[in-house]
Amino acid sequence: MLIEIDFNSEEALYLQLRNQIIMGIATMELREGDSLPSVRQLAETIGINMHTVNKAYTVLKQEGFVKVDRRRGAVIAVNLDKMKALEELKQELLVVLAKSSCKGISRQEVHVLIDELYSEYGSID
Amino acid sequence: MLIEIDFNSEEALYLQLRNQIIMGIATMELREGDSLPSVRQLAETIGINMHTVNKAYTVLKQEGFVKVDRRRGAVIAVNLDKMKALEELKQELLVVLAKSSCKGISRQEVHVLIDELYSEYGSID
DNA sequence: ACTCTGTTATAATAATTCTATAACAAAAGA
DNA sequence: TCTTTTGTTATAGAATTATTATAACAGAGT
Repeated sequence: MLIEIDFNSEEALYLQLRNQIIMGIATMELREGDSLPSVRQLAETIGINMHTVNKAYTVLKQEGFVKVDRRRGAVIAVNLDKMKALEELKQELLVVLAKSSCKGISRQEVHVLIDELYSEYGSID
Repeated sequence: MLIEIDFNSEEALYLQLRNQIIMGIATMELREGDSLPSVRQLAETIGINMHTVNKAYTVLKQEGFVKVDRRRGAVIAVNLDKMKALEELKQELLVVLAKSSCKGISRQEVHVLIDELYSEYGSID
């Protein structure tokens, strides 16, 4: 999987990494059981420090997207805690939607955008 | 408007402040033309530094939610750059929805959540 | 034996966040 | 006119976070 880091971005490197891997899982470019590169290997490929990659992997483990195996490294393994995920989603949308509402974006326009984005992810329904 | 700051939150104080004011505008608790407290006054009320409030106001100005007047202080004045807002919304939803998709939250469930949240905001449609 | 894995420890640097004082000019009110 | 209040700016210190740099360890694969 191709990972691109923007060194001029304000977003922390380990978060850019985390986000791209999550999007990789969502688009099914990464599937359950797939191994991610080792922390050292990926660090060298991207040109960043080992610990920065390790931090991204640790966050992904914490958030239930991978399991880390001593032998196989980080393996995609999504923990489906839907209730928790829904609560988090609600919290994250709270401010984002407040912003869009202020800016005159209608409910329907948000729905269209949701459909557009969700169509690129491997949702079941 | 009541503002509550969580000093144990990981979120920066100035961002908590910014977010609550945006939500105040969305819920129409704050309306076009309303003045916000002066930076010093609000800082004292909340119990934080003047510059932290000033930073929140500066960000809100930058993002087009208030205009800052030398005499009246920060005044609610939403700049309706819808195209820009839509682009930002899309960018913000990209990762948020990837996460929810991974966690097995369906498109419909997101729609329900959107409606639930939007109903609390003063959207026109 | 050798290599590769994640993990841990320590340390230095840089950037961000928050606070603390202080001062300034513009405007409002007495 | 005098005083107060406004946003704004400057400077500086403390605390936290992000990133990098070495180094070492034990477990597993070859």
